[in-house]
Amino acid sequence: MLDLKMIRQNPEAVKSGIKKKGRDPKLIDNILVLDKEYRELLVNVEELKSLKNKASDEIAKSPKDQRQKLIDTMQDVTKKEKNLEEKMKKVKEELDAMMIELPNPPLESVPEGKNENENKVIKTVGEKPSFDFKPLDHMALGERLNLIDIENASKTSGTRFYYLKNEAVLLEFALVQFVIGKLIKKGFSPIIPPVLVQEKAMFGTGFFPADRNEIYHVNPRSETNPDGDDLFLVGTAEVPLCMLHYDSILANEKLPLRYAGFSTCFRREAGSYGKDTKGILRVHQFDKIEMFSFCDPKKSEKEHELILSLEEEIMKELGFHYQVVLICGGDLGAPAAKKYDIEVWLPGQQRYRELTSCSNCTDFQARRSNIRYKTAKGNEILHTLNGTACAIGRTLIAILENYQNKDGTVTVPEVLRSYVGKEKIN
RNA sequence: GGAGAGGUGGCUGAGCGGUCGAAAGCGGCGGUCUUGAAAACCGCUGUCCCGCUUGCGGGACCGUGGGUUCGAAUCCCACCCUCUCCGCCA
Repeated sequence: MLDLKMIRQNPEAVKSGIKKKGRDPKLIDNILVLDKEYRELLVNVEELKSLKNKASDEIAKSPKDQRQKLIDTMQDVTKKEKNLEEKMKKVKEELDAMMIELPNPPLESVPEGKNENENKVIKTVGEKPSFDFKPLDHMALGERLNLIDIENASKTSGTRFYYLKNEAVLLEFALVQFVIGKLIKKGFSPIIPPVLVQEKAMFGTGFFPADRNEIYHVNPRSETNPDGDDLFLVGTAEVPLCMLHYDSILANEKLPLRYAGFSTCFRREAGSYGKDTKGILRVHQFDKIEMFSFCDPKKSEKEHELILSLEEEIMKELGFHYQVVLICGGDLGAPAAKKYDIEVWLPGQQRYRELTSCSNCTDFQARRSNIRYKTAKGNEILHTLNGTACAIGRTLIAILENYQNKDGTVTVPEVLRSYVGKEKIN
């Protein structure tokens, strides 16, 4: 959500911002018209309310036998006020609906561009590993080493599910230990959040209304099911981590507050029929460790670089060759003002694939979720940032494909060996 | 799943149709006292919105949304949440 006052004061800047995201700048004009209408109605309604408040006082103070006359005249005023108020409410609803659809304008440093093809590679680290044999993809390796079972998962749950087995499970636990341990050392508090959330959590983080299609709705309430739970499965721990400070005011000295949340993530992948159908790259359920930071608005750009650097550190320690991609305006989601992806080279597929992603959401989520911090001037909306510390499924893919040997075995990355308890998977 | 209790300011908690933005206590800020600190005493101390604008005026907020009423923290309805007991289960 954007600040309406800011839109009033600086409509042109907001227009060019949402244009960069590929949205129609006329939206802003429409909003300003409604806003003006709303405020005019508000003044009228409040005048009538003021009148009512005064009259109520008088009625209370006047002797009983004189009350009825005053009450009669006030009945009319109340009727009038209710009518006006209803009109005002409708305008406000329309205005709110438009406001909640507005995306966060990108920062200056975000490149123009319509879609992912115009994202900018800003950094490449390491080199493509060379093999003296034809490297297999992760599915071939996973089946051969009895680590991934998609066939039985499809019997159980349908497409885009998988069983993780044997050393794949050990690798997952190793990654969790390794990454969480590292983040704790960097000052992050480890969290295991709830993954079923209420609708307001989805709105507060900006996933609704934009990405409603992507989210599983659990036991929806309806006429035929009035006792439904009406909960939603999170697609990322970002949602419940943000909710940790929903509707609250944080002490300035406590910022930045940094959390590392481990959770299972659920995604419908509704818009991606036929895309990445092989293997476990794009699945309905996976585990992920997510970083989340609540910070001072003046420091959020620096915080963003810090989160990116932590992601890079993990990539480097795992020995991956990767590139850092700066996402262009048209490819940014609604909440993000700026986003970096890290894409790791997958030898089995002969291409780079996204393993992590970190976003600066500036005040967008914080305003929707009403998260503020104390300043000398009063309470102000703070900034929120999030970043993938480790998407475990995709990291498994990268490990299998990059650490494979000619004989079909996979070497365990050095930093994980003490957790896995072996050097090689065979 | 069954039976209850309850959600009030940063916190504890009173109020249960008008004089209530709301007692009291704690905490916080400022002052007096003190060499300094503590104690004691005195004063101040919520958020949001709108209008004219150094200031002032108005409105809203007692879990959320409706309703009754001239008037609702207080009465009615729905929803959300918390707690206790019993049952069931990891």
